[in-house]
Amino acid sequence: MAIKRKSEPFDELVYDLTRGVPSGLVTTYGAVARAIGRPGAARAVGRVLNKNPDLARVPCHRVVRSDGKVGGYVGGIRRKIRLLRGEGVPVNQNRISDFKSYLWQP
DNA sequence: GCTCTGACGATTT
DNA sequence: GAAATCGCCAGAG
Repeated sequence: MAIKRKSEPFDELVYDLTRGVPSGLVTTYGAVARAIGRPGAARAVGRVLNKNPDLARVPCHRVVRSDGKVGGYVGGIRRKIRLLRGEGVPVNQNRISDFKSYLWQP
């Protein structure tokens, strides 16, 4: 079975990408969408993360918008910001300072 | 198979 | 810089 691709649901790919984000860095929905081979599917990526079955398994709080805004989070945006700050990412009013410097690219 | 929704993106005003 | 508008993709009803 050397051939194996696209057999995995969109969700699995998104989770795997998000799982690869190191602590202290963040990525964007668009970057994830592009990494899985579906550029422009940023919306779909966000939808998948919202269905995230296990927050401890997938650090979805490290995924932010392309503008540097944190976006949203299950349980409250406030919670996401708190987590990011705890990892060393400076957040200002739902926005990340120099977020491009903390941006992690696959 | 169509319609609606959504943790988005980029552009324009 | 913020708000409004259009466009794109995937899942659920």
